This record gives sequence, structure tokens and C-alpha cells, in this order.
Amino acid sequence: MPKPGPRLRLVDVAQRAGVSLATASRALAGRDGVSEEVAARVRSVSRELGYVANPFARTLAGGASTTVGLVVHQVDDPYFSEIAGGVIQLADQQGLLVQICHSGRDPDHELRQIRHLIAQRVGIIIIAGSGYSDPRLEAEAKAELDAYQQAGGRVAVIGRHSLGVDAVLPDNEAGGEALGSFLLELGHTRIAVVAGTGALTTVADRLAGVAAALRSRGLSIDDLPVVHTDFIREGGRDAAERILRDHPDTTAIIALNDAMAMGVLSMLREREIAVPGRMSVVGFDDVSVAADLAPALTTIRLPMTDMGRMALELALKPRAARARRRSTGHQLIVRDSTGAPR
Amino acid sequence: MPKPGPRLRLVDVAQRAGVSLATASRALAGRDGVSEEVAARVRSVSRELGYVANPFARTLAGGASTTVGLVVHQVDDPYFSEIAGGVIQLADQQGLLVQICHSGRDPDHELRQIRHLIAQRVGIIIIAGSGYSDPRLEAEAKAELDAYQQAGGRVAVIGRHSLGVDAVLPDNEAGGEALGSFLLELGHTRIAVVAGTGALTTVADRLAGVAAALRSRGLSIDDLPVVHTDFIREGGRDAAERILRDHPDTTAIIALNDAMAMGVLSMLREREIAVPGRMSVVGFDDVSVAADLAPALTTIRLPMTDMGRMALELALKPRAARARRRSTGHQLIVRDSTGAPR
DNA sequence: AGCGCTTACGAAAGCGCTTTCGCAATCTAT
DNA sequence: ATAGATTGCGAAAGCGCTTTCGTAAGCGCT
Repeated sequence: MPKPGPRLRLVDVAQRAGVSLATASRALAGRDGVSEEVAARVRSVSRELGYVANPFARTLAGGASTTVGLVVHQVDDPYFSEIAGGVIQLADQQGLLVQICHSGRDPDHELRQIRHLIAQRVGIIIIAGSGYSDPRLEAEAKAELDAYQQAGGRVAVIGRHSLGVDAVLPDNEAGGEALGSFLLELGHTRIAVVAGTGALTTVADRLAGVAAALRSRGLSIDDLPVVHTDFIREGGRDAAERILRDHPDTTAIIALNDAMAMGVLSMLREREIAVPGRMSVVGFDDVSVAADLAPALTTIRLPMTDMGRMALELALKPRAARARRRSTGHQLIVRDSTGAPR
Repeated sequence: MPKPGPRLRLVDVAQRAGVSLATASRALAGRDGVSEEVAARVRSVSRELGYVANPFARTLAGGASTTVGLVVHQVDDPYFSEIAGGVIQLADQQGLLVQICHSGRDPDHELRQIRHLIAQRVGIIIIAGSGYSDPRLEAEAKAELDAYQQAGGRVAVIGRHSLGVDAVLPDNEAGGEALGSFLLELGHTRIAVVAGTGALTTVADRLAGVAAALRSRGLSIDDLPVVHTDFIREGGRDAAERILRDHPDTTAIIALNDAMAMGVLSMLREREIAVPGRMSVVGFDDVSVAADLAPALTTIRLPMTDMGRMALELALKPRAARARRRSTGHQLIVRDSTGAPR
């Protein structure tokens, strides 16, 4: 059994294999300039001794870092924790480690985290979560990331950003449209939308999808109440309260993510408003608890775990001339929170 | 505005401040041997230039690493994602970065992850999640971690482990007892327990609590059906199914975590068994969705976010002669999933 | 046999930092 | 006033790795 050994260095391996430090390094890195015979010997000695390279020395000397930085809004938000799960899964298979930090949906803070990750010399940065419609901050982030990529770093984002990097694009607009169409076909017309902050591209895109569904039926979203609050459960509660007060004849609520939908449901329960009897509710994302809510939530499924994996896959490939894009697809999951209006 | 600068080194700062490299290093590290006057000048120049130390060089040269490794079962399990949230929150304040990896509740895999973190020279390791009652593996992990601590690393765990390190101890036994007492006082006697794998200390402790509650009322847990399955939602479904089949007169189910309770509720809903009308259900943890379930779940609240924070706090302090322990406390949260038996 | 060219490897120069060591300069005790 | 202890700082030695550069051997060619 390979002992953990206190301080096993590459020199030790080299010595044991009867080669120089340089040759050992090359052999283990798979570089050429070493005969296959010698390389094999070095590898076998290294394995035998249980050698693990010191990543700090390796990175300092100019090698690539084996850690990936992941920026999420909050890991304890199910949407992001599922994405993180996907990233970690694939990273694990690749022998990479994942550093997670919170942006808190604050563009300034996010920028600071990105700087921190770059300073830490991570080899890959994945930014999960919506872009912001703040041109100054996006430009600043872009400058930072461009320089980082220039220096060999790889970047991928999940969501629509204007950063010019490889991206996994959740099917936000199409999903929004599917949601709108579904409710319209059920016969709802007095629909309200519970939206997160308008500054998030995710919110804008989903909303645009809903608008498109309305438009194709000769309606306009401008005639609907669209309440913008925080893109979390509490925001959903607030918005629902406002809708009940200002638009009591509403028969369906579209929440632009499941967290908000959960807030909406909780407020409706509190007010003893039957779902879907008196009010239909739909969400977006299909986080894993959506099926266990009361009532089980009709929503748009996004493959969060896959999205995490896809983002890392993109980042693992060498950079292409043009930024790559991968769409996720979506799926309308009809459960018990929707029905025809009375 | 401090420019991100391509490659700003400590020498540059030193030069600009008119001191030697050594002095600059000492000044920024807050070591003494530097007059306060000079130190202040160095600090101000460093800030002005926007200098950020290269963590690889720093660590390689023998300084402490500024990253903390966190081992969880799965980040996309709400229990762990909330803990991770707490760790990241505090780490962020301290300027630390958090590397997360999955153990998958597989002791072998966990050991591998620990080795990986050590090889990565993280400065702190936090292991969240139950210990295992596998003496060989715990011993092996202990050896590894002892050596790591010998070399200056800091370790803290969340849960009962036999690793001899600082620990945050969830109030598992007391919580289990509270749960048992509560149901007994409601008048239930035909209680079934839905438990995770017996190899987890968390499961053992919670079960012991339930047993204690029964014992103090002259009953024995040996007369109750205790079904061991996976410690996740699906396990809860399986267990519920078995209980309904083998013990149809059961009036209350204790699930040893909320994930399993959610599985139980989903199975009961499928079978159209009224909760709490025909069956009471309780969980354990109070993950954030517990309040939004159908029906809202009666459970034991554990302060997961705080637990994450506490663990990091412990690890941040210098190591004490004896391993420290912090208990978390618990709180019985009565919601709508429980009632008196018919 | 002699020329250049490729190939396989070793010596040694860093990467950017922390830390030991040594040397002035200043201070305390006699 | 002088020996000894402090204090404040700089020079330089690594930390463990990658990589450039140099060299000796092996190849085909004239």
C-alpha cells in the first residue's frame, strides 16, 4: 500500500527511476522528448511510490492549475446547488477540484470574486447565473476575463452574458413561451407575472418568452400585471400579496423561477386560496422539490446538473476562435398546480 | 482605480516603497521585526498598486494556504448545501476560498477526497456529514489527518466521527428523543421509523434518541418496525412502501431526515393516505423547503448554515490540546404533518 | 570519413514568495 | 565608557516544479 509519505518530491521519483529531474517532469506530463521506455519506467516508479505533484510548485513554475473556480449566486439555492453538483461530478472524474464562491447576485461582488479566482490562478472559471444588464460592470468583467484568457485561462458561463465567452444557454425564452401558451390554452386570460429584478438577463428572457406567447394570440404583456421583486422565495411572497391586492380577479400566476413560485404558493396557502381551483401557478426550473410541493408544481424543466457538466466540458476544450454556445432545451412538466379557470 | 495589472509582484511593491523584498513580505504578513512606520508605508503602497499575492508562491515558500477544503455528501442535497452556504459565507469574509468535493457517502471515496485535498495543500479541511462505523476506514482517515495536522493543517468535522478533531455536533440524539416524545404525547403507539443506512453515526444517534423516548415511557424500540434504506428521498419512498405493506396499522412515521420524510410523504400521497388524518409524519433537519411541503412538515430544526460557520470558526482557531466540541442545539418545529391518531 | 540534422537526456535558470542569517545601529547594564 | 543584548533591515537561500538551453549520441547523406 502506498504510504502517504510526508514529503515525496519529484526528485525522489527521478532518482529512484535513475533519470534527471527534467526527464521525470516531462515523462509525467506526457511531453515528448522522452523515449517511451524511460517514460514508462518513470510512470511506474511514480505510481509505486504514490507520488502526487505539489500543485503550488507546479503552478508557480508555469504549469496549468488543476482547479476550477465556480461562481454561483448562492449554493444553498437549489437551482445553483444542482448546477454545482454537475460541475463537481465531472471535475471529480477529471481529477480537478472545484472552488465555489458566492456572487450574491451583486455584480460588484461578483466582479470581486472573479478577481479573487484569477488571483488564485485557477485554470478554469465558470460563472453560473444570469448576466446583468449593467454595461459598465459587464465591460469591466469582460476586460478582466479577456486578460485572463489571454494568459491561458478558460472561461465558460451558464446564462446569457455579454462576455464573449463559451456559454451554456438555458432555454429561457422558449420556456417562457411554453408557459404562456400553456396557460392561454387552458383558457386563462387574467394572468399575472411574478418576476425577479429586471436587471437580470434570465428574467428578461423568460419574460420575453411569455410576451411572445401572448403576442402570437393577439394579446400584449403590457396589459398584464408584471411585478418585479427579488428573484427568491420571499420576492414571490411579496409579489403574490401585491397581485392579490391590486388584481383580485387574476386566475393564473407565472412565477419566473421555482423559488418565487414557492413563495407564491405559500402566500396563497396563507390566504386560503385554492390552487389550482381559484388560482393556477406555474414556476420555472423544476428544482428537485418542485414535485413535492403542495400542490406539485407545474413548471419548465431545465437540466441543471447537465448544465453544470456542459459548462465544464466547454471549458475543458481548448478555446475556439469564436465563442461556442450550447442550448439546453426545456420541457414543460404539468403537475397539479394548474387547471382551467373557473 | 487600481488596475488589475498583468504581473505585479512583491518586489515591485518593495521597490516602490523603498524597502527590501524581505521587509515588504514581513510588513504585509504583519510579522514583527519591522517598524510600524515602514510597515504602514508598505501597506499603503501595496493597496495603492492593487497588489495581490500569488498564493502559489506564498504557499510553496511555506506560508499558510488560504483555501479551505469542504467534503460533503452531495452539494445538491439541501442539508449539505445549507452547510456549504455557511462555510462559504464566513470564508468569504475571511478572504478564503472554499474547495468543495463530494464523498457520496462512500467512505472509500471520502478518504480519496481527503487525500486529494491534502495533496492540494489546503490549509483547512472541513468534513461535513456523518461518520461511518467502519473502524478500518476511520482509522486510516485518522492517520492521514493526524499527519496533516502535524504538518500544520487544521481539521474540523460536522457530525460524530472518531477522528479526534474539533467537531460541531448536531443535536441528533436529543432531537430524536424530542421527536419520539412528541408523537407519544400525541397518543401514537404504532410508530414506524424510516432510517438511513445503519453504518452512519447520524442515523445511529437519532435512532438512539427515539429509543430513549420510548424507554422513558416503558416501551422499547425493538417492538417497532425500523426500516433501514438509503438516507435520501428514494429511500424514504421504499421504506414507506414496506411499512404500508408489512405494518398497515401504523399511525405515525418518523423519518430520520427530511429527505426521507419527503419520500414518505410522496408515497403516502400516491397511495392517497391522508396526512396527518390517517398517518402522521415527522422529519429531521428542517431544510428550507420543509415548510413548503404538502403538508408542511413537522421536524427538528438544526441550524445548518450556522453549523457550517461554526465548523470553519473552530478550524480558524489555533489547535487546542484537546479536540473541541460544539453542540448545536435543536428545536422541534410543529407544522401540519402531525396530529393525534384517529 | 565528414557534414549537418534530429533525438534523448541532463544542468541549471527561474516562477514569486517566506524565512533564516548576518550586519549595522541603537539601547541597556555595569 | 564599554561589553552585551536588542531592534530594524537587507542579502540570499530555498520551497518543488517546469522549461530553456546545451550536449552527446545516433541518423542519413554526400
